[in-house]
Amino acid sequence: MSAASLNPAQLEAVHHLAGPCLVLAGAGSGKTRVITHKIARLLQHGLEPRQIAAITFTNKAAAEMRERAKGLVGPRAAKDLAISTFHALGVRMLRADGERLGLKPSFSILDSDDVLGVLRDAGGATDNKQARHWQWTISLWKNQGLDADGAEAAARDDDERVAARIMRRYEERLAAYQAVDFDDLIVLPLKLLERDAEARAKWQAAFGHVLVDEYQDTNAVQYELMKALVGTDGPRHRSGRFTAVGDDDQSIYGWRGATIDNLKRLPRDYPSLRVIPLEQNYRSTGSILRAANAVIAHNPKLFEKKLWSELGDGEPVRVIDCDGEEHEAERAVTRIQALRGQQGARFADVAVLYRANHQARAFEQKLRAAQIPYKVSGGQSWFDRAEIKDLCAWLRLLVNQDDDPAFLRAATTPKRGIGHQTLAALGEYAGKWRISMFEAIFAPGLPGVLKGKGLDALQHFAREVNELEHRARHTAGAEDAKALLLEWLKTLGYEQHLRDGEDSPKLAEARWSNVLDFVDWIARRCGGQLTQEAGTFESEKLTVLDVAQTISIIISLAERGDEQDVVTLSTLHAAKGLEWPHVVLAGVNEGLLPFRGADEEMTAERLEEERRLMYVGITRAQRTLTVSTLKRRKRGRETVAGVPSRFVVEMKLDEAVVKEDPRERLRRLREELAARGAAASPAAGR
DNA sequence: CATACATGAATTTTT
DNA sequence: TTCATGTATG
Repeated sequence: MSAASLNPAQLEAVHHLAGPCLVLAGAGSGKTRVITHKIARLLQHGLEPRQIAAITFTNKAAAEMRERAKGLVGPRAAKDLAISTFHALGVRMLRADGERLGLKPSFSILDSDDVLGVLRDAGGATDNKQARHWQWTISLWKNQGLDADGAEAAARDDDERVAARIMRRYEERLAAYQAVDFDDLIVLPLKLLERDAEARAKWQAAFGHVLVDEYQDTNAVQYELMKALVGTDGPRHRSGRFTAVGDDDQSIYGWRGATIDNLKRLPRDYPSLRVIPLEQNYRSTGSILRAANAVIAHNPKLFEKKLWSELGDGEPVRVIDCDGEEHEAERAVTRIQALRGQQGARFADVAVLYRANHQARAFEQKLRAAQIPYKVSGGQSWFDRAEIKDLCAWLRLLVNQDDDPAFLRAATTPKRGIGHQTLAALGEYAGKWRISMFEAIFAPGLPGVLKGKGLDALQHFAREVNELEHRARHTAGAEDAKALLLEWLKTLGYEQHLRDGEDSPKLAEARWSNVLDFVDWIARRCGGQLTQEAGTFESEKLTVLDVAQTISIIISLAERGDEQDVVTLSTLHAAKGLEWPHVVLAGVNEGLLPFRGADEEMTAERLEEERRLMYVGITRAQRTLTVSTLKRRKRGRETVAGVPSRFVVEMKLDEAVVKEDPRERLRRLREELAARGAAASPAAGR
């Protein structure tokens, strides 16, 4: 273990095994290193890998933590570590012991859509909006540990009283179906441990130490579950068996039930708690950290913590004031190009962060126009779905028959008599002659290496592709496009394929409905529409092939986005935990950041969470930070005057860092020149 | 009953 | 600008 590479605070956190431990990990302070080193330390101390539970919020975070641990403790130990999300841990507990709560081991887990259906049914409503509202309310109640009785007591108005009644019926139905929702995956294991001493003893013994990542994001029930797993404080208990790692300044999920009370209560519930702040930041320059500290200083403090860095001041934070969203996007593009030119930055070194998804739109457009590759993080998970990928493979193949990955997917889904052997022979032949697999099908030499059914199936497939390509080329308009696609799906037998592949008919149904949505989406794009791209207007019906082409481009952009050199566009929420050398914080305006809804009042808590969001944004930057504000902001149809966010003021920057748009400067100079010259032309451009 | 048009409203996201 | 919901019409 390279303990020497840990700073004193990190070392203390890693070595403190004698009691409960709260690590206040400031942004960029090496939190993951502490967790993985602590895992290694616990192993050294004699714990088995499976006795170490590390709990995260997302599967991605869990996978990353296991990966990081692997580097330190080796693959064997890493494999057995009980690293999982809260929910996955809940599933494990319920599958093992759910029967003690009257739950069949084969209980089913409802996803958000299922829940909506049950609620619509239970509430006798066809109204999705209403059902969604109930879903939200009920989920928040469950996250606070309330059951239907509790909810009834807690309901403050008629709306909530109705929701509480619906909740009772909802819970009854879930029980009848032997089904649980996502919230139950926390609530029920907690119930199990509270009610069943035997189960409690078993699970407390199962884990020698519990680490909780992103502790500030836990909700009331998750905290109770953690407590039930590690036991209460005191000399007679096996206490101090947990390490909570979090940062109160980065708590940005209050709106979905996370409560900072969990941080306040921790020292009270565990008097022997050791609180260890990690304040040395290894990520950002001094200028960036000063701005971050200055902003967060406006929030009331739970624990004292101030980030510092040895990296030097670096460049000052820039503030740029833009005319509107388009102008903002243009200036971001200029900035990206300048960073590439002057600092040798790669596209992947830059991120544009914003409060709300719709802000990505302008940036996408301008980046495309400037031929800058980008990815929108968290967006369009649609294309990740297996069934959508299947169809996209076909579309890509239509556009480019030499796309071998698309070929492989399309040729084998659904199964059509083209198997391993056939594909291996085809691939080898194609490789030898340096042609695509599709081309190889009709190569004169292929029958020499591949005969019989395999060859027939390939040729049949190729003919199908060609025919579809021909028809796609000549089919335009929404209705014809839809008809063509549906017919093609029928020929493919795709719906049947989904039914065969999925064990639950309900799941197959959902997938098929995704497919139909996708067809509609393509069809809409085929219909005549007015598009403005790079300054040109188009108003014509597109062919299916045209749209397939667009999709291919989107797909390849998205695919390359994973490992290739692309700019990141992301919401502030989705950016938490990530970092980039250069960050642009966009739309830092009153009303947007801090966000204020239509006629909502801004409570102190809300404002503080928005401020933490700003703090998260600032601390994503390693070397340079650009904050942009809007002079004009669109809200609905109207354009309203933009007021720079109070957070910009709170950064306490020098006025010198406010940058003027080079183009603006040029225009101003030109105007000055024109004013001086007698016969100046008033044409000021666009 | 289904489609078409108008009108109004617009966070953040994971399991 | 888009999306969803409501109303009006065929």
